[in-house]
Amino acid sequence: MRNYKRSPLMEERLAANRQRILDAARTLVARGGLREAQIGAVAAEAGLSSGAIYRYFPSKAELFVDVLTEAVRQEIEILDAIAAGPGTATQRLTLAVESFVRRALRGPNLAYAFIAEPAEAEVDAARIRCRMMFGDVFKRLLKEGIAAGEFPAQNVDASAACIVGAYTEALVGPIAPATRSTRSQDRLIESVRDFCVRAVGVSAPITPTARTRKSAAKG
Amino acid sequence: MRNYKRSPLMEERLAANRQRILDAARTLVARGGLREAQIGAVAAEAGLSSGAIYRYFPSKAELFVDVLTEAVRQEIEILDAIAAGPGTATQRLTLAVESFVRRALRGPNLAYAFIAEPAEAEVDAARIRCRMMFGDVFKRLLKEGIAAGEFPAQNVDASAACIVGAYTEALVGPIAPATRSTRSQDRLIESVRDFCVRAVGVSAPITPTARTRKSAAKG
DNA sequence: CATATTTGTGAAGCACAATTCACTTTTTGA
DNA sequence: TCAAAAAGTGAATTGTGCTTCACAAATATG
Repeated sequence: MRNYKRSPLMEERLAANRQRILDAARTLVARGGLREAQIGAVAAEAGLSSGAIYRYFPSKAELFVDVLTEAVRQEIEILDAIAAGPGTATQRLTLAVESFVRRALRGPNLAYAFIAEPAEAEVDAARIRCRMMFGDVFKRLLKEGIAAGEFPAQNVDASAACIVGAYTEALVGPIAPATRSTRSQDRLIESVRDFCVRAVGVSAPITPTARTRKSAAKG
Repeated sequence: MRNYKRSPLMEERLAANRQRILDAARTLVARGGLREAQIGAVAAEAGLSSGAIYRYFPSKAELFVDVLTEAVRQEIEILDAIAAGPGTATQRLTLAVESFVRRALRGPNLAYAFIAEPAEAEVDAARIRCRMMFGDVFKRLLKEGIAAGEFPAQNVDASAACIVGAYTEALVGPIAPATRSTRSQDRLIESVRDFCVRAVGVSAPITPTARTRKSAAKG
C-alpha cells in the first residue's frame, strides 16, 4: 500500500465537508456574530467534531478569513457588475448603494456583519482589506462621475471611505435593529441611498425611481 | 473602633487613584487599542496592583464602560455647544463635523478608537449608546436645518447615522493610517466635512472658508 | 500604643475557548 | 479479506487573562 490515492468520490466528499464548514461558520456568524461562532459550534453545525475542523483549516483565524473572503467576493462581483454596467455614474452609484444595502438587510448575507465586527488581529486585517475593496468600487465610480462632470471635484479616497462608512453604520448601527418591517426597510434603503448620492454632489436629488433628467431645475 | 471614617485626605487619595486608573486605561487604549489594555497593564500604568483595580471597579467591563462614557461625554459637550451656538444649521453642521474629525485625528483623544473597536458585550452596548448620542446631536441639527429650509426633507435618523458612520470610517478605516502629515490631515478633514455637508443636501457646496451663498450658479 | 478596619499586593484559582493527540473508524490498495 | 493510510472523534491539554483571596501595609479610633 505505498501509493495511497483518494478516490474521486472521497475527494468530493472532502471538498463538500470543507464547504460545509465554511457554510456552517457563515450561518453562525449571520445568526449571532463572530462571538457565537466558536470552533465547537461550527463543528456541530457542520456535523463534524472540533478536531476535524483542523484537518481543513490550520486555525480558527484562517477559517474566518476564508469565510470573510468568500462572502465579500460575492458582493464585490455584484457591485462591480453594476459599476461597469450602463447608465450615468449617478445612476450606477444609486443602484450600487441601493443594491448593497438591500442585500445586506435581507441577510443572511453577513458580508455586512463581517465588515463591522471585531475579531482576532488576523481577521481584522482581512476586514480592513475588504472595506478597502468596497471603497475601491466606489472610488472608480466617483472618478468617472467627476470626469463626466456629474460630480464636483473631491477627494475620492475620502468620499469612497465615507460612503462605505455611511451605509455600514446605517446597517449595523443603532438604526438597523429597530428596522423590522419591509416597509421601514425600504424607507431606510431609500434614505441611505439618497444620502450617499447627495453626498458626492449630485445637484438634482434622485427620487425613488431614478431616471436621468438633464434639464431638471433645482429648487 | 466602631465608627470608622475616612479622613478627607484619604478620601482624596482614593479618588485620585480611581482617576489614575481611568487615565491609565484611557492612555493604554489610545496607545494600542482595547486589545492592549489588560487589567495587568492598566494596573502597572496606574502604579497599582491588579488586585487593587477591583477595589475601584467591579469588573474590567465596567471599568471600560466608565472610560468610554467619560471620553464620550467630553466630545458630546463640545458638539452640543457647537450645535447650540450661532449661525445657520449648515454652518454649525460644517463646524461640528470638522471639529470632531480634527480632535479625533489629533489624539490621544481616543473617543474614536472606542467608537470603532470591539469588546465584551457590555462595553459593546455602551458603545452603541454612545454612537447614538453622537447621532442625536446631528439629528437635532438636521431637523433645524430642514425646518429652516436649508436642507431638503429626509430621514433624519438615517442621515444622522450615516454622518456618524462616514466620519468614523474616514477616521479609523483604511484611509486614516496613511494620513500622517498635517497637510494631508487638513485635506482629509475638509473632504469629510464637505462630504457630510453635501450629503444632507446643502445646495451650494461649502468652500474651505464657508459662507452662505444663496445665488451660487451651478456649472 | 493597641486594635479594628480598610486598602494594597500578587500569586493562585478559575473560566473559557482554541488546539492537540491517542484512539477509533473509514477508505484504499494488494 | 487484510494491512497501511487517512479521516474523524472528543476528552485532555494549553494558553490567556480576568478575578479572587490570604496576607501585608496603612489608616483610623480609643
